[in-house]
Amino acid sequence: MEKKEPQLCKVEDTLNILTGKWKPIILFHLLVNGTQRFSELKRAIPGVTRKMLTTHLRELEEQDIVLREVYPQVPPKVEYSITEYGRTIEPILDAMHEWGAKHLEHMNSTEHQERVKEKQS
Amino acid sequence: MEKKEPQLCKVEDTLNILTGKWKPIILFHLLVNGTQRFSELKRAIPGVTRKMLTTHLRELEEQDIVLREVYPQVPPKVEYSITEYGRTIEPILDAMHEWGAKHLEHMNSTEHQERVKEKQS
DNA sequence: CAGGATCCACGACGATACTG
DNA sequence: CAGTATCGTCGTGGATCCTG
Repeated sequence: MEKKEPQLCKVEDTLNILTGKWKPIILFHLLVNGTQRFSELKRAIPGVTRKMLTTHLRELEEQDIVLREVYPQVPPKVEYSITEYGRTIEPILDAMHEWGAKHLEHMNSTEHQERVKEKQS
Repeated sequence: MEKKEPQLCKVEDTLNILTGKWKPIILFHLLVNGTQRFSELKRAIPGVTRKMLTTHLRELEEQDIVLREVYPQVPPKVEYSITEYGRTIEPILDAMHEWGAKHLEHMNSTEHQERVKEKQS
């Protein structure tokens, strides 16, 4: 294995947790709406399949970001929620949301558009 | 196209900018060491190919995170640096680095290891 | 020196069918 | 209801060769 800057690995670790097509939106719903059943999450996230929802939820559970509670009954009932520890990542999501919003503005700003035009010439 | 929570889209936009196998380490080197030539970056990042380095640098340039300066001479000389705007993302990288470090501790903590053991039984 | 062009491998994701 | 199993697709990244 190659060696990397130790500083950097941690950034990539954090990235790995958030990376996955549905993970941000899953976290968003659990953070905003609290505990939710599997089917509630599925309904709340249009386009996600059961497979991907399961996969991503299990990965988040492994990371101790999400808590999975199974109620042994028929029909089955499984509830998901953010762990106390999982909430520590919320500030990062907020920061990313804010920066992302500013970024969209920036990319549409006049100055940037003009720089783009220059390059084309 | 499906509609998504507007809040969320911005998080994903930010994620998209940092996502790419070499992007974090590229940004790290440019932030720490300042302006660097293509070959300097390549040497500083073991394992990266010219192709991927070029690809990622160009993407970062499109996002106005990185500045690319070509010196018209033979042999060619191209320098890359973080734009002033690009530096606005540094706090997020720092936050991710800190959280990542804490996360590694957390996953190795006694309490977490015990939770893992419980699940296995 | 700093690329561009091709071709290829692999893993993430998706569609569908089946199940306790 | 909340999954699992299987198969197919597609995009990211890598290997290699060529060029101004």
